[in-house]
Formats: sequence, C-alpha cells, structure tokens
Amino acid sequence: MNGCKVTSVIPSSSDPNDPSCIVVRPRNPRGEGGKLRGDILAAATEILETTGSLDSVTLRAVARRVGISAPSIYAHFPDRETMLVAVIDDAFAELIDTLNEAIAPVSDPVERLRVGCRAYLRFAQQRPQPYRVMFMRGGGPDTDTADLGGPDLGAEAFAILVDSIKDCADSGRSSSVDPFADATAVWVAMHGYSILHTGLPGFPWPPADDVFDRIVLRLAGVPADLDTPVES
Amino acid sequence: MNGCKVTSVIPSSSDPNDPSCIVVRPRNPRGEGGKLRGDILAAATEILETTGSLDSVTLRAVARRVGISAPSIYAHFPDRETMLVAVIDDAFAELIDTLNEAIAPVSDPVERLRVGCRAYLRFAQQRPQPYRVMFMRGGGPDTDTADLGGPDLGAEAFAILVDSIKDCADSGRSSSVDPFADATAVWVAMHGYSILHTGLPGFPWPPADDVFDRIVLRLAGVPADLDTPVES
DNA sequence: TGTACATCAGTGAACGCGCGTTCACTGATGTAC
DNA sequence: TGTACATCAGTGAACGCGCGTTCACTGATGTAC
Repeated sequence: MNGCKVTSVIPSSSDPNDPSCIVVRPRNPRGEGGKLRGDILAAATEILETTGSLDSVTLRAVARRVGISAPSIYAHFPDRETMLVAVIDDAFAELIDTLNEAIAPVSDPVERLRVGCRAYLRFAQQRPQPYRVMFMRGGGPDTDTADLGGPDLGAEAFAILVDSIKDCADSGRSSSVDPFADATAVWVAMHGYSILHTGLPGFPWPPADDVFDRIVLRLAGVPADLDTPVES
Repeated sequence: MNGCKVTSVIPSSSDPNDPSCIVVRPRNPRGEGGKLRGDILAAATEILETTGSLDSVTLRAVARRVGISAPSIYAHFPDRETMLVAVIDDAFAELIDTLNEAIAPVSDPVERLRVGCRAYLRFAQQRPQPYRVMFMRGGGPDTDTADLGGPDLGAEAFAILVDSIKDCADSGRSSSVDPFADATAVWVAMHGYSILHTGLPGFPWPPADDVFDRIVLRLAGVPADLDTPVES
C-alpha cells in the first residue's frame, strides 16, 4: 500500500534523496522541450525550500525530483552555477512583483510604506530559504556562490522603499531628511528580523505587524500621531 | 624559490585544498596530545573565515591545514558535527568576552550601551563568517547544521543588551517602557546591518558608528539630547 | 643500570557514497519529396 | 500516399573527485622491575 507508482507524473516522495520512488515523466512533445526549464527551476526552488541549503540543490537531486536524468539539465543550463543563479533571479522577480502589487492600490504615503513593508516581511516569512539566499551570496571570498543573483533586482526593491519614505517626508508625515539613509535603516531592521526569525525560531519574536509599528515607523521618522491617514 | 619546506610547522600554503605543500608537524610530547584539539579548532575557524562556508570545513581540509592525517581528528572529536559545534561555541564565547570587556570599565548607562553595541558591530565586521554562522544554523528543516551551537550563549549576549537598555530607562535617559522588546529591535537592526554588510559589500553602507547613532539610539528610545553623559 | 613492556600520539590504506560533467546513443515524431 | 530522413527530447554508462569514517598498524617515549 505504501509502494510507489512508477507512472506518476508528480514525485510521490517528498525526500529528494529517496531513490526508491522512481518518477516517470512523460517526454514533452516536439517544440515544447522548453517546458522542462520551468520544471527544473521549480524543482530546484522546492529543494532549496525543503532543505534550506543551496548546497543541497545538486543537479542530481533536481533531476530526481523532476523525473529526468541529470544530463538532461544541460540542455537548458550550461552548468549548475547558472541554474542556481536562475533560481535566485526568479525569487527576486517574485519579490518585486509582490511589492508592486501590494503598494499599487494604495495612495496614502504612510499606508504605502506600511503595506510595502508588510509585504516584504510576509515574503521573507513565507519563503524563508529563497529569501535567505537572495541576500546572502555565501559571503565568502572564494565561495562558489559569492556572486550569485541579481544585485540590480535587489536595487530595484530597495528603490521602492526609498521612494516610499521620500513620499512620506514630502507630504510632511515623516521627519526624514535623508530618505536613503533612513531606508537603509528600515531595510537593515526588516532583514535582521526576517533572517533571525528563520534562523532562531525558538526566540520569542514579536509578530511582523509589531515590527512595523515598533521599528519601521521609528526608523522612517514617522511619529505615532501621523501614522494613520487623516479621515475626512 | 617557491617550493615548500616540508619541515615547516606553520602551513605555508594558504589554500587548504592545495596538496602540493605538505606540512610536517612535530608530534606532541607525551601528555600533551590535547594540544592538538586547540590546533584543530583554530584551523577549522581559519577555514571558515577564508572560505565563508561551513561546508568547506571538512575533516580532510582541517587535517591538511593542521598537518595531520584526517583520522587523527577522531581522537578529539567523535565526528565532524561535534567539531563544528565546538567552533561555533568558541566564537560565541569570544563574542561574550568581547562584550563584557568593552562595557566593564564604563558606568554611564548610555555610554555602556554605546560601547557594547559598537563592540558587537565590530566583532561582526572583523569576523564576519563566524558571526554569520553563529546566528544562522542552516535554518532549514533537515539541514545538518540545523541545531549547531549554543542558544544559551546567544541568550547570554542578548541579556547584556536588555540590561543595558533597562539601565538607560531606569536612569531616565531612555523612554523605553519595554526593554526586552526594544532590545529585540536593536539586536535585529544590528544583525541586519552586520549580515547585509557581509553579504552585499557593494552597497553604500554607512559606517558602524553612524549605525549606532541613527538606528540604535532611536530604537532604544534615547533622544538626541540625552545621548551623552552630563559633564560635571 | 639495563630491559621488557605499556601507553601515547598519531598514520595509511581502504570502504562506499554522491557529486558535476562528458560522451555516445536512442527512439519517437514531424517533414520533404 | 508512402517513405527516407532530420530533428528533438531526452537516456545510461562512465570519468575522476573529495568526502566521512573504519581499521589495523607504528614508532617514540616513559615506567616498572
């Protein structure tokens, strides 16, 4: 009853290292070989999320999860490094989409800051491992992963935050005289919260909404009496 | 001229994977076999600092660096995992010593907070890779390194920060009504700064001292006019 | 004083493993004539 | 309409590598008699 159907298209074992469950994936029809690229990236992301380690995202583990042989990946990525870069770039793109979707319908500057920051914190909390890897490329001088991912995409996300604080200052709701520096402070605090929350889940962390009220507003120079839009 | 003396006690190659430089280490005299334990931990820490990755701290790499054979490590650590835990515990103990030494000679509460936070930021900046690993145990559900290191030691360091902010509040220099929550905010910000500084060195980071003035004092509830001791 | 012996601080070869990557190949499917 | 062929989407075996760990061992050194 616990056996593995070899006709399943979806991997039936959640352990990417479990070789007992062989997945047979129907080959893509002609002209649709490119679909495999998406499947590979999805599988790589899932392995990252499951194991929490980029080192676990090996070509063989990805291939097992997709249900193909490892060399098939070379039809879509020249090497493992490029595949990992694509995973991280995807995550960055998703973060930026999330942020833009969150702030798009909001016009009040402080409210925009609030929904933007909350969307950021939520992304980090819901996808902690991709988030972790996005902003920490190994960090070592000679690590393979030292320059993975797109700094440009990170800069785009940061620019959204700077603009948000600038709008607050321009409308008189924030006392910030240096939106870039204050955005840096806000980012640093949100990142620290997100990363430590993931790394030390046993600590009595305040909920993300408290983080916004206690930390972000103070660092963005928004006093408590100006943190809600004026009803009129 | 570029050859490797095989009589050197100190590894002459800085590349832990370079097998061309064989180090001959004189065997410890009787009764001093325990010295090797310290050498192993020092080598492991150096590899971590050089490569920026705990995965690079392999038994073989450590053995190469010390100038012993890999199985010799088993006389001092039952397995690789235990060795890595010892590396992290050592780093924690060093951080706590650094903090205590920094604040010991200072009595003014805000000054204590200042020197303590600066010592923390300096430790993170000078030893970025051990710092990174200390507070981020893999983070994944099934990572080997998921529960490395001493949470007790981390709690001790955090308690120093809470006490510091409490002293500021008790003496009327801080408006904090919840030193634990505010210490959390300060820690989160300092961690975010330290980690991002390491992971994204290309960003125009403010110097650590500005971080204290702009971020820590604000989050600790110390207003600008109370941030220096009263001269008398 | 000499010698047998126990102990200590290690070594060297070997094991099975998973990895990235290369290479020659296969077999279904669409297309040109 | 039939068939030869090109193309596509992969496969399977093999390579050399570094790894953690086990095992039987070695050779210097201190100690008991």
